[in-house]
Amino acid sequence: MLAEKSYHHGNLKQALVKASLDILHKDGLAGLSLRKCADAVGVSHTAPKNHFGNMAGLLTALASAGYAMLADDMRKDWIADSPRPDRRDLALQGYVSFAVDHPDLFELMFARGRTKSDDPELMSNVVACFGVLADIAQDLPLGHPNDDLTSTRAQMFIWSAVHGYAQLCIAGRFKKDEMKRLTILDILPHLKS
Amino acid sequence: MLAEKSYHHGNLKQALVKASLDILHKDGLAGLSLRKCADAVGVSHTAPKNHFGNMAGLLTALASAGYAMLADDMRKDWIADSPRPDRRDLALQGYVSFAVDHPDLFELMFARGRTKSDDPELMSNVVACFGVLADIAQDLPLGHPNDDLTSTRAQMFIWSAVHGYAQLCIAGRFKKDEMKRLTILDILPHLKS
DNA sequence: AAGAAAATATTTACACTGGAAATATTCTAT
DNA sequence: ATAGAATATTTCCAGTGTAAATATTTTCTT
Repeated sequence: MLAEKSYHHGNLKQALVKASLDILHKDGLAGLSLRKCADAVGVSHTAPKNHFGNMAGLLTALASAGYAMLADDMRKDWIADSPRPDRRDLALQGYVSFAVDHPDLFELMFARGRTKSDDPELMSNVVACFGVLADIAQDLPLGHPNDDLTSTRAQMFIWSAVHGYAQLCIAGRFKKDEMKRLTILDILPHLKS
Repeated sequence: MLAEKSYHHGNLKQALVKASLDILHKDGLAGLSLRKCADAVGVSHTAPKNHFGNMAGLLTALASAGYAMLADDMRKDWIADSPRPDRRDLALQGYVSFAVDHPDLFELMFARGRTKSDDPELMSNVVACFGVLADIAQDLPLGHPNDDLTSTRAQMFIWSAVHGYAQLCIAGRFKKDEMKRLTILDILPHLKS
């Protein structure tokens, strides 16, 4: 048997992550506790310590999984060799859809002080997620000076715009009817290449 | 004496808000508790209940104060009759500065499920804050179709961009050197009117 | 195969938290 | 002055994260 799959419970770590994501989805971050999570899986309330160390460790694993899901959602409807403008639109819509579908997880992923920001797996997933955005930020005609910061500038712009839009949506800061009428694609400046 | 200013403690409500903001600044949202807050002011741990009802009530008051501070920070360096482009730059920088200076408060202001989103005072301050952004969003040449949603579109765009930039900054998602080199003004598409 | 060592899980205990309920104190109004 | 409202305290409870000691199972070494 593989080391990770056959101890007392049998892959408790993965089961705890799954249960936590469910609780997070149902009851929000305030409703998530190590004890509820352990209960849901059927182990003692200190069992998670072996796999995550503490609460921050569990939340780090959740955030890490979230970034992987977000990256997937952005590429969800991509088809092979689709032109970059199409990929860009799909990725932006995927980013917003993820936030709307998993608002509490999304909030956790960008929260301060709740996760271990130096966790290698988390950092790796963050970088991979940003890679998708860096890709779709290429060739944006933003009217910037053409210097060695051009690509960085485009990446920061596109991430800022879509992230702000998503967060303001789920925070309830936009009116509902305006949110429906004006998607992320509608509010971005129309970019003609 | 005014009803609000002379009971047992003497304006306990305001003192609790002030103490809470201090704790929030020092120890973050996780470090803030009703009991610590009450301790700091020198009252019993259930005294805050009379003024805020519960924890959500206190956090609502903090968020409300935060929006007022944010609106002030955006207009901080405005001078009378300064042209709109100048006001726009100052307001955007003020928005980001507020987030950087009060990251935990900023996070609370846009958090889900922590505040009472139907609180009249909070809503009022949110609307007032958004009013500043609506002002600076006027006359932005974004290349959008000129329809009856033009101004709404510009407002949503400018708020999304600056909010996303601010949040990604304090969440540590931008590299530090790039953050210094490329401010919110640098990453926005260059808008020539 | 046998024992040592490591990994995993439980039990117990503790300090801290938000909140409910009953009580006490102070202010306000009549 | 006294009634009633507002404010504050005391006491209590369920729930939380986490540390420490212990128990169980798996894996490694020989």
